[in-house]
Amino acid sequence: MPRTVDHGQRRADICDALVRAAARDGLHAVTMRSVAAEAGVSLRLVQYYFENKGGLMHAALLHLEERSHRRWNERLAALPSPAPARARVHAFVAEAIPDDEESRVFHLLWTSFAVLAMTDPALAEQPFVSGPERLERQLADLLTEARADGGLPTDRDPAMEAPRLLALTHGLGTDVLTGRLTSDRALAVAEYHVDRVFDTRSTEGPPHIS
Amino acid sequence: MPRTVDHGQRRADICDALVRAAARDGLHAVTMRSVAAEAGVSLRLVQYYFENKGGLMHAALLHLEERSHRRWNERLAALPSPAPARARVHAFVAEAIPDDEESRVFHLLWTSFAVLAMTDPALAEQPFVSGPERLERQLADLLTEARADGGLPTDRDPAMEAPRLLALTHGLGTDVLTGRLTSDRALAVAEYHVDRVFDTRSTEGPPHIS
DNA sequence: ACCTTCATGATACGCCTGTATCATGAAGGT
DNA sequence: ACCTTCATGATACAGGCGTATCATGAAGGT
Repeated sequence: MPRTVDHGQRRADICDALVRAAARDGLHAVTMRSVAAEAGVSLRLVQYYFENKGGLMHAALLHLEERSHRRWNERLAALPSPAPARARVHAFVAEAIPDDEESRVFHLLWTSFAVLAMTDPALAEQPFVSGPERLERQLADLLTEARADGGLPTDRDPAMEAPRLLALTHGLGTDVLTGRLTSDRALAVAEYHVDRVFDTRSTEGPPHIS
Repeated sequence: MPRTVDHGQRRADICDALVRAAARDGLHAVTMRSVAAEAGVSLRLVQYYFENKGGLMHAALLHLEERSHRRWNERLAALPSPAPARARVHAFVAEAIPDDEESRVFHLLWTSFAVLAMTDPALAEQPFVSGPERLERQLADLLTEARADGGLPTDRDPAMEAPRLLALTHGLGTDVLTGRLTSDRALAVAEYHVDRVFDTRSTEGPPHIS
């Protein structure tokens, strides 16, 4: 066989190019040609590795989700080894609020895809339900465990707290990206939320840390 | 002067047509021609009333915000006259979760515009900060008042609760629209949240001091 | 040495887009 | 009656889009 190239790598490179282009111009402005230019390859190559635009978009979405999933797990692993539940939850919200460029890009792209998925159910059925659902389960498990350990008041319902936390952080992310909230303020709101979830006594007094 | 037409009305009609078209095909698929067809007028008329596409989009966004604002105030007015704060907050979340077609459309379009605004700060600077900010202030005032009346525990911070509620409902709306949550479940999560905000003692569980 | 297959370039095609132009009813002011 | 202005129609134009086609290096199997 003739010279063979690492297709996976090439596809990943092109997906990254799409992400960069979309972060700059918006996903709506992404074209096969602009992706090719951003990746430094010819239009033909983009066609070659992804048949058509739908395939490219789908692949980029998967690529994005995979990247974010890895990032979140890395952040979790970086925590001191037996990290209390609250610290892990805090790590989650800190990761979810777009403060640095990478998370900003992620949130922008994810929301852009979400909007597309709202009118094109075919696109990304997997990413949009199974992706966040895994995250939700992860969080719910975390909270259930914490509740058993006494780290979380027993009346908190992990099956509600998990989607609540997910929805809240996503909403805050959007507020940040549209310029309505600074990332500092969004983070403060998220932390206020975490405090409320973990503190038994919500009545007055500054939240105690422990 | 020759025959004159109500420009405001025409513009509103065309904006409605845009909203319908976008609700069906997605905002990204909206074109001058598709809007004209949906409104049952010629392409020329859309140009006539809105110079260019940017103007049309901007007007549609304003139109949308105005409609939603009115809808929310109507819902508020429909409440029994001296409605307790909690009931008004509940009305808000019930209005915000997309369950019927109209609120589904609103959420879809609003999010679509939000995504555009993320890479095009010029578009809709007003709608995206001043719009929700008014809502936030409205909510914050409501909560402040409730706290003074004893309807809300004193340690709740309206300046945090308001953006938290806003972000939460928006996030839940997105989850519903992407098919990750049913509207029933989203509403349940939102109500769980409202319960937590208003109840001094977290329900049903043992621990608690007051 | 040759042939097959992979990888890539160049380019063309038809469609749809936003926008511009020209024309023409319709109707009140004079 | 006429003219001006508003409102609308028909159509053209240039550009960008996704996609398809044809050609051609590059390299291992035989």
